[in-house]
Amino acid sequence: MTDNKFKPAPEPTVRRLSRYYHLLTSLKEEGINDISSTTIANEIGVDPTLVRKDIEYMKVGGKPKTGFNVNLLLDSIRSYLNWVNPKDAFLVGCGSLGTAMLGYGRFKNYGMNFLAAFDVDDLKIGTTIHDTPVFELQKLTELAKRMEVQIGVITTPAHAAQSAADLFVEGGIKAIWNFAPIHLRLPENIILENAQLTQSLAVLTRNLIHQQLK
Amino acid sequence: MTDNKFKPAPEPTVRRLSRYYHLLTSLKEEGINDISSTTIANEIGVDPTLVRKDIEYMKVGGKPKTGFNVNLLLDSIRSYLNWVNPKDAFLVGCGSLGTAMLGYGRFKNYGMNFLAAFDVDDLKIGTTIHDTPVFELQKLTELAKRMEVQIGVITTPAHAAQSAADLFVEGGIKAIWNFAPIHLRLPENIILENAQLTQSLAVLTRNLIHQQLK
DNA sequence: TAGATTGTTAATCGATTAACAATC
DNA sequence: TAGATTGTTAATCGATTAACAATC
Repeated sequence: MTDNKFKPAPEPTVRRLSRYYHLLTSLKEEGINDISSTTIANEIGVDPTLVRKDIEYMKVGGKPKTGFNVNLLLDSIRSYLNWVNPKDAFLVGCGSLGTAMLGYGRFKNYGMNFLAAFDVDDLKIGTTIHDTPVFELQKLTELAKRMEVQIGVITTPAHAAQSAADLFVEGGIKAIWNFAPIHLRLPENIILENAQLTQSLAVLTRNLIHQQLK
Repeated sequence: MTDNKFKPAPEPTVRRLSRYYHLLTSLKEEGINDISSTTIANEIGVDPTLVRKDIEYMKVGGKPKTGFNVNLLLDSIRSYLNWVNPKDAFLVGCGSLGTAMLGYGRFKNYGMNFLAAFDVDDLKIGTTIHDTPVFELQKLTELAKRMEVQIGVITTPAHAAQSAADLFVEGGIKAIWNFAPIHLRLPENIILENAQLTQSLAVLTRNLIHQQLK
């Protein structure tokens, strides 16, 4: 096929697709089969045209007057974001956040599958956390290479994050999902996604101030 | 003062400011006193002009040839994002993610201060998690009103998130930081910040696919 | 059919980048 | 001084919104 299925959607679109997904899931549970772009737009708080543009990336068609089929949209989003083919992942740092991540258990439905976790704490090494085995940090590089792991998740304290990232890079990882509140230095070809809570919190606190100044 | 200190910066700028902050913290530890916009730009991976534009919002000046003072920049970011005046917060849902949040303990430095947590589990009610007392969910609304709490954090399972949000709204909360993977319906005047991990993960997995298609 | 909604092109808006004079 | 870097205006780029014909 020359017309690639995964025509690149801009990042804002990808973020919204994930929001549509959660909304559509609720609608499905409510027994709704079809929905218009206007309704989606009102719920999410964006322009209806934008919703249609976003949906266009997935090559899903709607019907004039009735709108889009909820099930079809859900499946298309899942497949467009490649959530149907989970990628293997390692996690470093089995503190409370790391444990919470391993315990979430539903990342499999969102494109990621934890194979193993790593820590420096002897008490944790050799145990399993929510069914994921914990190994000593030294084994990370070799295991990552051997198992061709693609995603590295960092939930260590800030001071340990850079060396964890270095181990991942050495192990041939392709993308890093970083939760440590620190700036990581990485080779250019490594995909970095910062899931820093402080960033999200900064947006929230800023909006709080703005509202008060009005 | 007519020229307001908090001139609204666009959201992308706010997110970058938080990234600069982490970078500058590292630089400070390395003993670096001054830094140019070019150096910051290279580390973060953006254009130098953009860095200067971002810094301009905080009314901090640099010096030609030497650049910006690291300490001054750090202080300005902290004060611009209002991290120096933590706002009180309640948290609902003391599962593993909620516990991790309460245990992080450093949100005080990023503008938020947990006063109390809430849950429906009798085994948790009456205890403290990392020094934060856990109350029964029914008390949330009244306590929020009485203590004039501004931020509500939701770390419940998806099915409990909407009712938790409703309690927060009834309690007069101004902003909600939502971690549940669900679409919340809220009155227009409530600030909503979604810190949904699935959204961040969607961006990561999409980038992974794009790289492979190249 | 009439009317609501899609699909798409054109216009607008806002953020980013380029250019360059001012300045330490 | 010469040169690097700031501060700012103008140009560009890309995402969002407006407009509207096509269609069920």
